[in-house]
Amino acid sequence: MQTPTLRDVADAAGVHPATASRALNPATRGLVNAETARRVIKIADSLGYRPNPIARGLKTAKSGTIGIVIPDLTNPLFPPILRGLEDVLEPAGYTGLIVSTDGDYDRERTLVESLRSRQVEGLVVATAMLEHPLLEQLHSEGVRMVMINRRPRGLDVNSVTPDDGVGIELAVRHLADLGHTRIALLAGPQTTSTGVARSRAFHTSMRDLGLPDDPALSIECATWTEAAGAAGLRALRAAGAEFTAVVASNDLIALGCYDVLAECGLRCPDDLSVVGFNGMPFLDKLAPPLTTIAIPHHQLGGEAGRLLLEAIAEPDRPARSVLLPPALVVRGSTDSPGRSGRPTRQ
Amino acid sequence: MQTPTLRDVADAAGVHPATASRALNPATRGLVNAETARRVIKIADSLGYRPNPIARGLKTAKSGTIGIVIPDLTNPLFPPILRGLEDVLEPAGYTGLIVSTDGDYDRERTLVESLRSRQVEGLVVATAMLEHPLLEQLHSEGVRMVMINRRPRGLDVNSVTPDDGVGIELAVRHLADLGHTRIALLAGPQTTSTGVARSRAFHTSMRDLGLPDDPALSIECATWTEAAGAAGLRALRAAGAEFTAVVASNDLIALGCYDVLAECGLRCPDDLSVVGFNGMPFLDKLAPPLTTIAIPHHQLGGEAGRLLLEAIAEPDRPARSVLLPPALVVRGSTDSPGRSGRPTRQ
DNA sequence: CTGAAAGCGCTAACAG
DNA sequence: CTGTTAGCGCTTTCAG
Repeated sequence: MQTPTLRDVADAAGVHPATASRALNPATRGLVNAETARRVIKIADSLGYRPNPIARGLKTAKSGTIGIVIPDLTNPLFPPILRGLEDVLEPAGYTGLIVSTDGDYDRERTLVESLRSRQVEGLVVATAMLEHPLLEQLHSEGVRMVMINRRPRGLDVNSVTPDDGVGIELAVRHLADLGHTRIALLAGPQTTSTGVARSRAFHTSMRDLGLPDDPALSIECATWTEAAGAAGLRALRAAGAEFTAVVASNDLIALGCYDVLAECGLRCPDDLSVVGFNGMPFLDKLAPPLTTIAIPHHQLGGEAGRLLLEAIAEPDRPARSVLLPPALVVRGSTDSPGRSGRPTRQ
Repeated sequence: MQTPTLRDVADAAGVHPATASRALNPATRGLVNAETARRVIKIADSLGYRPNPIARGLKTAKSGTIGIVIPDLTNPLFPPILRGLEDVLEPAGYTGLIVSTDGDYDRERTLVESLRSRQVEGLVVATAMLEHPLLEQLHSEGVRMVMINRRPRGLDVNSVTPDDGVGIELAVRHLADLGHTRIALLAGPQTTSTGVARSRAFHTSMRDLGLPDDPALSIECATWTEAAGAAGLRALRAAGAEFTAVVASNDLIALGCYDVLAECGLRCPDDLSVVGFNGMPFLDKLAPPLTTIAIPHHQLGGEAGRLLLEAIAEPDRPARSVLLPPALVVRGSTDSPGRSGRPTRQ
């Protein structure tokens, strides 16, 4: 016999399927004679009955699934977030459908369509794109969602993001405390909300601390990658900028700096201090271990999950933005400037 | 109006839902007047109709989903495998449901149950456990599946695994070529099939190359983690073993060695050469960059996907095992022995 | 408290 | 070629 159905249980218990259904569902169990309920339940699990959520979903219009849209699963940023999400979704009886968009807008459209056709009850979206017609459309169509890593401007949408402002300030202040004054910024792409937020925070922090906020000391990296980080630092140096420390908008960009330093025969932190952002795994194994601003990824995923579940349960609840506090993790890539005598100079 | 149903399309086109269904499904489109079909299709997408795979699944007993069971998503080994899988599943119209078991057997049972109740059509399983009643049970119940990273002994089950034998031999030969003769093994847990296979391959390779296969030169790590790797190397040193190189059964265990070396004031590769296994990301950024045996993760996922799709399409096809060729990636953690004069010694 | 009946959206015989 | 009928497994009125 194949996996038993509700009918089989009902037959075996000598009751109507409807009664069996009520007995088996904790929420409706009260509607049924305690004795009958007990019997049905016993029979159900002696038969190894497992309810079929698909059939249930067809009736109730609840699939028990939520769509998770991320740029790329192999970006080490995401797995811990996904675990955090999973840890709240699973106990609530939800399963996540994860898709990787590779940052491709059309692919994202297609994948979101496919998720919606699979009747997901909500979406967790991790695009950083500033401009995003798709999101606005989804929002206007009443799709429940929460954004992570991006706070949508104008849009009344749930979000959970690291507090970029305090994160960057932590980084800048740390460098200032070490005695750095000429601090450069390798900004992330300004087409992304995090890129913009971190850049803005950098300039604000510099001014707040009375440090020179020289435009020549910051440059935009085209992508959030090592290659772009390397290119950025090279360009800064080629332009003749002088600085003893650099704040990278994320860890991968910081790693790109390591490549450039190696290729120029410079040393970190002696010749240049570097601070990353995110707190990826294995940063402590690098040479030198990277000082970074750590984000509570797992918690971020968890908050996103909770927000989404609430949005599903209470559709009228207004959207909320939760900001997670980042932490400065000091490691070997930052030190007082000029330890080996001379500042970085072209 | 909510998302339109097949009925809406049929009504708008003035045909019966069944006809609309046939027209919309490429496989049955031939059964319908080309003209009618065209009209239905046009109406369908003018209405923005998207078929509901859940309803379809209920009827056809095909959910279009695959369960993917891994120990831990945050293990950097898995994301590329999952991408490889996704890249073959998605075009085939399948979606993966990913669960992390944390290596916990009970949790695994529960999660697999939950996947099965969600009517997955097949399972991709990445447990390395040697003993695994659950797998045998699933197999005997006729669940379509493919194992990754583990070749089940006895069980007639599809699998795709790296060729541990040639991988380890590559590692040992590389060290031998550099002039090492006393090579230690930090074995993985012998409760896992990969742990056993790699250990066996190590001993065989040593003997084949005429090197001393001294039992004192190998030790089993309790888990595949940095901590266990560190503990293993410490134990080996504490026991007074002499060796100039170590083969770690995976990259994390190798990273554990770095910690011990740092804590003892020893240097890699000068005092000890280290080679890892897997080819995790960011290994090239470590200090020193880790020499490792790289596995084609993405391809591994892809093969697993293909095998599973075939197993679903042709249930009677006999199971197959595909072995993927690993590659030696030489980096800074290996060099000739005794570069700085003295071998590692307690 | 329990049974009967209907239907979620779709597809698969079976007629016509 | 197309319409009718029935039903996937479950829940939910509505009666009783």
